[in-house]
Amino acid sequence: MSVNAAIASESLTRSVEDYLKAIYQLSPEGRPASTSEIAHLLALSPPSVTGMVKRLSEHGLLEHVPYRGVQLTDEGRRAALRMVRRHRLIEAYLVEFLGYSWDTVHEEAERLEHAVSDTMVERMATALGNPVVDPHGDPIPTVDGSIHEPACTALSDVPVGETVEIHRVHESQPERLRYIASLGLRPGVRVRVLDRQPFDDLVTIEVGGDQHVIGRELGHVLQCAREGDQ
Amino acid sequence: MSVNAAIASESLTRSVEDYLKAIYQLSPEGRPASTSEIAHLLALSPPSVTGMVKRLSEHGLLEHVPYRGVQLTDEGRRAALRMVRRHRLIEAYLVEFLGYSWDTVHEEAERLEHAVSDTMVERMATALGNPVVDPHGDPIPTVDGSIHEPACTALSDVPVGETVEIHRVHESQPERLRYIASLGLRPGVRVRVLDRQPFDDLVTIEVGGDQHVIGRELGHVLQCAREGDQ
DNA sequence: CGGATAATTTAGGATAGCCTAATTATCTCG
DNA sequence: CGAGATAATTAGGCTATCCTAAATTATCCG
Repeated sequence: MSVNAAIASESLTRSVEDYLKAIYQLSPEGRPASTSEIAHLLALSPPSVTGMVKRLSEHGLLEHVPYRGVQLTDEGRRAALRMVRRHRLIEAYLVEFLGYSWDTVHEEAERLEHAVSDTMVERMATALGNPVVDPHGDPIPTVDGSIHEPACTALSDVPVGETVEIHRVHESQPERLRYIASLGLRPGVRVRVLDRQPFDDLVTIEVGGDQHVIGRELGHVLQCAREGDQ
Repeated sequence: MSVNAAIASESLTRSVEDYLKAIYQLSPEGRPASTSEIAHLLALSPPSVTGMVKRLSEHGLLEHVPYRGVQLTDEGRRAALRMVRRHRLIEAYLVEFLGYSWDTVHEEAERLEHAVSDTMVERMATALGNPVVDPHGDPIPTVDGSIHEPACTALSDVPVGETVEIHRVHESQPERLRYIASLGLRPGVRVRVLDRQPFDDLVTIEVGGDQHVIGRELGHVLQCAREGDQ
């Protein structure tokens, strides 16, 4: 059975879909993902990951070099991008039509992405006017599996004095997202970097008239577009 | 752990949810359901059903008298009605907002009913204006688990000469539903019974100026409200 | 270079669900 | 009533997925 057939006939299990999406998200560019990274992201034990990785590589969805990591094959990447498209479109739909806010959509989408049909995904896309990004600013892959990841700079890396626009907010925990929103930070918002401490990458920013100090962790959650980017 | 806690914490698996819903649907009134009825409805082997039934009865969701059949407990019935509510609301939502027709919603709802959160179900209900019936005319249970099954008469049992209104269409196969729709039959439509043959319960009906002969099977799929009903 | 540490894999086992084949219970009817 | 038919259950197995504990490999550093 070809993998295309496998994908088309929806024969991938929830678990498999989760693994593929996780591996893609660990490195959209295709760098090998390690067993422990995958295990951590999926909240599973490393031996479980090794076991599944073996099965997936037998099915041609990824390549596994023992002790070295895994990389998605074209088929695996296609299946992963299909899940990413679903997830992000579902998030957008829930926010637009069912009153969800960006901190609560992730969990719901995480379950729905395995249950909706391709038909339903495309109807949601149509209802939304075929959006290009989701509520967190993440780009939505097209049906044919292409995705444009625009060049981004972590807020931590923006030079002092520059004004940038927040493009993406790489976070899924509801509590953290609410905190971020409480600072007035969300995709599309413009931020000016006022200062950077010589320790810990702490940057002081100005957004909507308020000033905040941002640490390294949050500074990498907030991905910005500089003038030179793109 | 109480069953309420079990239900609340979503600890029921897809399979368990399917079994409970199936048993409820085999007899909303609570007559015992047989192993083979359940197996047939869920497309499983009878031994599989016996096995699951044992587990469910250990968990207090149903009572099993060996060789005699099973009946849902209050907790089991509550969980089943929760699934029925989900299913029917999802069907209504898909038809209203995502361009589905009544012959295609069932399959989609069958998957989604296990994946949506209670929150999402209630938001869909709100978006729909808290509907009382689904696209097939089936009543939607309330959140607290009550349901009003209005008295219905199978079209096959309607006396000749009477005019009745179609209330419910008890069918889920797309092809059959399309056929029914092609005859102009759907909930709310008024039908006059012109004739009944002395064999096979064949009835001739008039609907929207056309005449059709309806056999026993379809005559029971079409549930009608007579003057005396309710 | 070799040994400690960290990462990974192997070994062995559990659980949920499903199946077929064989057995047992119930029912029906002459 | 008892024999055959039918329905249900038990017995025994399979697959997917997960786990912990033990063994192995890779890496890094003195």
